[in-house]
Amino acid sequence: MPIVRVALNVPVDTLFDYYAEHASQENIGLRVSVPFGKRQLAGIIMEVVANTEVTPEKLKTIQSIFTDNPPLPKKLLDLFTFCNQYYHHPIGMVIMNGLPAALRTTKPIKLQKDRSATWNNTQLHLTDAGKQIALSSIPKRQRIARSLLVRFQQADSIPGEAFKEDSSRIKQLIQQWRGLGWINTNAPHSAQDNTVIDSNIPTLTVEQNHAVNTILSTQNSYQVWLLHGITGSGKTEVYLRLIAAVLVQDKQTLVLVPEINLTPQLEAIFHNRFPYTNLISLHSGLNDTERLQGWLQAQTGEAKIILGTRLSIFTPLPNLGLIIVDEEHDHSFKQQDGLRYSARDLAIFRSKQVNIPIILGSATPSLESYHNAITGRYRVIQLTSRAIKNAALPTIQTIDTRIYKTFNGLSQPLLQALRTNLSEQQQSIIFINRRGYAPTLLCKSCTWTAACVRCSSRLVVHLRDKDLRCHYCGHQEHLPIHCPECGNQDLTPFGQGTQRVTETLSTYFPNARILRIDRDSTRRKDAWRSILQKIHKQEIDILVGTQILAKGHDFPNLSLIGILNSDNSLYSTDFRASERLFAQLMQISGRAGRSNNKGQVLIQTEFPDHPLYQALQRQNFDALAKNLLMERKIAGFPPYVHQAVLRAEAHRIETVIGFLNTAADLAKGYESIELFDPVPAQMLRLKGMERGHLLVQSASRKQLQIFLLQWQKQLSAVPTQKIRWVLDVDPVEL
DNA sequence: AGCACGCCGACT
DNA sequence: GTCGGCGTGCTC
Repeated sequence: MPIVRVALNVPVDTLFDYYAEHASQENIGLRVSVPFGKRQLAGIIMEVVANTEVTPEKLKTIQSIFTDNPPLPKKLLDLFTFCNQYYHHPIGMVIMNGLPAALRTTKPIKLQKDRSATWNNTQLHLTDAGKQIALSSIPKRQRIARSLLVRFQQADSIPGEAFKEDSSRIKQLIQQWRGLGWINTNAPHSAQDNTVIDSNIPTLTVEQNHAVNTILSTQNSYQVWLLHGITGSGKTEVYLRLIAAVLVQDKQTLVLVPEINLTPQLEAIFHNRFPYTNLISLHSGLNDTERLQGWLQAQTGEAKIILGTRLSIFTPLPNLGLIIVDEEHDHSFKQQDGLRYSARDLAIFRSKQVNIPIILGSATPSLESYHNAITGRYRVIQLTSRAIKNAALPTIQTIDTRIYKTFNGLSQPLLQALRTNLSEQQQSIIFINRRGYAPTLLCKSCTWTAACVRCSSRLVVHLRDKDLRCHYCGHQEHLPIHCPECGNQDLTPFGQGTQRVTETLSTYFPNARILRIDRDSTRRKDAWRSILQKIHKQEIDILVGTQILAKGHDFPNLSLIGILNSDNSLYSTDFRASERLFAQLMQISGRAGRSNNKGQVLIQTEFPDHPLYQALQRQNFDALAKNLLMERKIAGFPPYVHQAVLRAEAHRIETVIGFLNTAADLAKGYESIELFDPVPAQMLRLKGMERGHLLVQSASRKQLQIFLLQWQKQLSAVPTQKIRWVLDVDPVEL
């Protein structure tokens, strides 16, 4: 009897074998339900074999094979296998992480109530798999099925309406055959319709035109393109032109975007340009059913444009023609728990897999990508001028806070600029770099500070709700009236949080309409949209906020940006901090002067001569990037080496460090591997656990992989004593 | 991850 | 004498 090898969602990196009477190679990628210990689990068939190492008395028989959905394509399974091996994460968990929730259960999926309704406007035709089905393979007595097959074989495609009057049996069969992947549906519009030109299409700049033509010259082969374009240079328009070209070939485009609220905005732009194209948007706001529907449409090839955050990299795309990774430097492409994958790197894997181009777009490329561009692995295209007519680059200046002292975080020159801007009825942004800066509660007499009971973080003061909150674990407590240490009642918020700055501003400018934006004010689902509307309607004069302000969105009347507290990222222990700060400041600066107004950016700093600010003032990314790369090369950091981190946590840090020391001993003797000392994490306590890590690196990615494979095996054999550990390959944060 | 087995302490 | 704590080990 054939044996199927099944991937199950268990933390053991192995496939589990089962008898399966009717299984064949065709079933690879299908979902199954199997008995596993005392329970029944869903899994995916990875292999169908004749023999197994597993002793026969252990082998059980599969419970059912689901045909409610066609098998996962081979290419997707290969992607999962690659993830399994590269990130050293159990195969079943890799797969289940990538599938929509409805496909992780042992229940048949619920399709839309009447999927036939969707056929009415579509063309039905046999897929390549469907064409392989011989009439003789259907028993003679299934007359209806046989005649339906003949009907499909005789016509290239049949309009959905043709089945309107047919019996429910026919509709049932069509449903079933779609599930088996024998028939497929296409949007009614021809490929040409996808190129429908709306009258608002802007003419391309010379640079944009060159970018589009150059990339199209390799349209049908693998090539990584680094599209390096300053904010406002019109990268989106380049994407749109490329997508149009892919649509003409009737192929799919995958667009990956960072995890922020700008997915709907991009969706709207795409939808306007390609109104007749089936576009799906996979973002965190979807429920399980919506996500499944989008995923299924991608799998059948019906969806032509797939727009989504990092998880979308695992969507089956049978007819992929192009991948775009927008804001490729963004750290949200790296998952920070469970399967710690980089969606950007996997995107490159996928484009190589099917031999298509991939665009990495950014105004401030990651040093990894930039380095790959310099060494010729990637090809670069620069967009150096703004695409919007009359829009000039903002002027960027520093305010030396050693000379101009700040009061509540604000210096006189910045206040003066705000005043001028207000009088000209222009909008302003105050951007607060939150890293290490949030208003904590401080006792002036004994220097007690409010700290989280579960994490080694300071609690953040929220004056509006009169409470203290931990931004790491969400713990909340009431604002104390007096110091719990010394009883002093003089407790003052310390540090410039958005609230403090907002209050200070409103005392300076009592008539200004000031809006504070932070995690709280944008938590509600539609909050962000209504805020944007207010901004566009000029109902806001000054916006105060953090990271969230940097991304996306055009603010046409914005002409002043003030930046506070960016210095603490300059001398951070994290070697990527300055790269990140630069990207952030470039991005926020790009918000200013998008229309006819000349933008002004003022940075308050104690280090106005720092190369980062110098490069920023000259808007010279290349100068800084080369500078930083030189530093990295000398220090022996990425991209010149490849890293992995062993992260461990336990109740006590001593246990963690002990384990990491054992791990370090095991790692000694690999000559191509450089080993660091185990260290406690920056955020030592998190959610009641104490954490530490051990960094390893190697100049050779291959050697690192060989080492990790061995190391992981050895670590698994170490007695666990209540320690949880994981490997993080290509970490972005320590 | 679950779930069972198993070996210790403290309860009717 | 049994209920239940969670350490250890297995699941095809």
